[in-house]
Amino acid sequence: MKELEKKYDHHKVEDGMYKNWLEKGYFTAGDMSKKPYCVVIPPPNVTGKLHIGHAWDNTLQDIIVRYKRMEGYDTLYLPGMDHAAIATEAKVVERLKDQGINKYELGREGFLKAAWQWKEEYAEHIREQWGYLGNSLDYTRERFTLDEGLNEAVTEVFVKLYEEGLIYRGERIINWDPVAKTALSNIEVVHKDTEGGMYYFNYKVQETGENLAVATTRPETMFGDVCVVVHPDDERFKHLIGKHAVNPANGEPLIIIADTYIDIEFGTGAMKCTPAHDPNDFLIGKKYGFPMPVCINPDGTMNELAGEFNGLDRFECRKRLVERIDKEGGLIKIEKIVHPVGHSERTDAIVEPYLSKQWFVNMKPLAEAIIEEQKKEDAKIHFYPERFEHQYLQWLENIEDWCISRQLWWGHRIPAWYHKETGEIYVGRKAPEDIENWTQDEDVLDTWFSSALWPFSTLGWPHETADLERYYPTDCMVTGYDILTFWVVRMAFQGKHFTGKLPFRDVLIHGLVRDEQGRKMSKSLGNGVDPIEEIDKYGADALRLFLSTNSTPGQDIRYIPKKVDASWNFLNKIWNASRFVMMNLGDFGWEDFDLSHASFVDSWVLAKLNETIAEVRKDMDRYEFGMAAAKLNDFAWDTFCDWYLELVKANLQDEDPEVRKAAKSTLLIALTDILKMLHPFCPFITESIYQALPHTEESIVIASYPEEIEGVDSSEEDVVEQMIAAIKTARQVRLDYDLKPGAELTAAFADANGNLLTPDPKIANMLKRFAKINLTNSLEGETVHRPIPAGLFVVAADSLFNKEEEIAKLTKEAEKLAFEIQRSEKMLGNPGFVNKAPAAKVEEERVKLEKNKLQAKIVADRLSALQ
RNA sequence: GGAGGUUUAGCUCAGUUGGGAGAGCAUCUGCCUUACAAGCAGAGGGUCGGGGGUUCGAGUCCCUCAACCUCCACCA
Repeated sequence: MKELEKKYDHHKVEDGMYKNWLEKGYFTAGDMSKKPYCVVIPPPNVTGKLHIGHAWDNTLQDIIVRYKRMEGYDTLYLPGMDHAAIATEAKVVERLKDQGINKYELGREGFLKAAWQWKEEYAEHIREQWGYLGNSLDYTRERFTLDEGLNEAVTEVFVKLYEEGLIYRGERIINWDPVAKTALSNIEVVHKDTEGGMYYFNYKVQETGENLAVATTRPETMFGDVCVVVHPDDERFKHLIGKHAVNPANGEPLIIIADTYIDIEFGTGAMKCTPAHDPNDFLIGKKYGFPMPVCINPDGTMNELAGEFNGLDRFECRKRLVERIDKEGGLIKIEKIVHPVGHSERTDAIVEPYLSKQWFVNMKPLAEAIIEEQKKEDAKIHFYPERFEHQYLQWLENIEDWCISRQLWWGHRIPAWYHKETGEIYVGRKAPEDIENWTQDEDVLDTWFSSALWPFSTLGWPHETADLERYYPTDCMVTGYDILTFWVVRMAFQGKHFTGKLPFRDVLIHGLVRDEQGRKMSKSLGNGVDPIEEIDKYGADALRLFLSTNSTPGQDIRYIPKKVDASWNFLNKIWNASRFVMMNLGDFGWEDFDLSHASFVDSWVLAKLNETIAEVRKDMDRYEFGMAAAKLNDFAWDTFCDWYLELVKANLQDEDPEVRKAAKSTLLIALTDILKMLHPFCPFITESIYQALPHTEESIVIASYPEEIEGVDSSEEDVVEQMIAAIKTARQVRLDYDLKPGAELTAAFADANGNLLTPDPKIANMLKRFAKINLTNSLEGETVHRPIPAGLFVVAADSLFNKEEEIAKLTKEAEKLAFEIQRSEKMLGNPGFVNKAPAAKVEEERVKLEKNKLQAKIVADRLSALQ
């Protein structure tokens, strides 16, 4: 047996342990004699190092996996990373720029080489961080979204969906990021309230010479206008329909048409229409067969349609165009407005709605299939907390087609080729044979396209591998609410479509880690927290404990260092309790384990332990880790450390070796079970102590989760509660009478009538040794009487006795009891309560009333004796 | 414009099916009691955001108002 260091030092405890676990292969799945349980890690982006949010996410997963492993499952916690197309590409571009290299000059090949190098660097960092956190990952199955197998899966999915008509190429208005020069999906666009202008211009009507006021927020798009639209019922403009208004930007006549899309109340009631730069205008343009001139370049500058502004940035153009029209007398007014403007999630550039040829997934049929699944109790995904199911369904019901092509290089290249002469499209798993006649699509796929396949592509799909057969569908997906739509929804429909099954049974949703003031962590605020720095300060165990216990599913958490301190303190308490246990165990081992002579305090703590085990298991099973840990904390700290470890000291010195043996047995099993229950939360310290204690398994990692201990005698629980009440009373008396905490007292238990009782020898013995109370059945001189649950505790006070003090105390007690009695009587006097409340509740209230009445009588008797 | 969340002790937060308000930290009072002073023993502190309703009974269910937050959404 090893010795524990005098002080809990998280560095010494944690260093090297993870490596040892890996070498032993505890995390490698594949024990076919057990039932499988699988969690796949949400693959972190290789854009950088893990942040505190990952630490939280992973901690929750690891808690689940370690719990299940101890419960006897063949657990697979599958690691992997995501190439994160646009995010990583932006980082690599930035790095190259710092080196004076331009992405386009470097070319595709060279750029990809740089990107892979970036990936290798960060992948190594990330693995290292996983180790620090203690994630029990099976690295033999680690995957990357751009590795060979996953490429195959992506191609397979693309081709199949294309063949099924669920992927198509089309010219539509997409969100264009002029900085990254790529299309974005709707959810990659962040709408921010932005200050802008509503510009009112006069358009001269060619035929009548009158002025028609038109408003816009984006004057630069006027170079792409094709018509002016008014409402057919708008009396103001009826006579203008079919006539022409002159575009003040370029002098072109625009036909005035009527469409009910127009809101008569909004703006001037007349809208300019730019089909190539606005999604609604696009629909109108399409409806009436207008041409769709594009007037902005991919980099956000104006093109030749803008005439004198050709080559100018779109916002500079806006400014100058407005100035020019103003000079020409065409500007009516500029209204300052605050309106939502789309920004690129990654580059923060203002997104330009842009007519462009892109690839799309036809979402409706895919979404409908999983909406149907959600109606089946045995097939549906269970969300924790439940409310996220609504968000999931709501998103699915309002789904729009998904733009999946990106004008980037870092990602899965679209498996589509265009015939150089005929323009024919070929989509296939392999390049066409006469490759010289074809050009492959330059674009790559949205990074979420591959992430959507994660739960099954990582297990070997499209091949029917043993892992896929065994571990799919996975059991629990743990992720933040921020990527519910980005990711969870997409995994669900792809999983259902390609494997026939939803990819996970449960989805556990957590929130965001915020800073101490409740602000979101961000680079610009510089308030991010590096998990590795925190692990250095507090240890991974304390960090994990903090993250898992100070939170509720679905809710955000604030990172408060003081609270991590509190978690550390708890671990330190466990550490010291363990040292105490080990000191007293000596060479006692499991072969000596024997509870047959368990004392009443042994039985009491074991009964409490059993309750804790049952409750903790229940909470673990429904992912209520905060509650589970709170109950563990209560039992370990309050019941076990503060009471049992003190009470057991007497038994550990008992003359009877059987009593000592039972005490040691109790210490050993209670501490071992506490460690086991704590292990999923804080794997390092629990392993460290487990190894130092007598233990049955090679490692706590593979030890079995505690079961309730059989044959525990819980008949004397009341006796212990009575004794504890007496000890607390004695402490109070010492305080009241200004005695030293260790001052000896003589005291007796009494019945409700004040008759002193003959002391139970075992309690007398315990009170003497533990609390310096000499229990007797005859007291002389002045005495202090204090009520305890089943009667009275009488303490000899002699010369110290203070009658006024006692009267004051008892009077206060009497008032309290009177209030309680009144409350109970009122309830029991209410026929509604007695008739309608459950019988057990009524009975409970009656018992309470009787108890309080008895106490009140005791107090009253004593008071009248004193007065 | 839709959808959701939050509001409980000075602070940060728990509170599982409705049945006498909890924890940690902070504050105050005693203790270096031989596992732990990062500890031990005690104490004080809350009209559970406001209002209404259902119920014998509401922090918990329903309605409403307020403040803050998040997600979704094409109003020129």
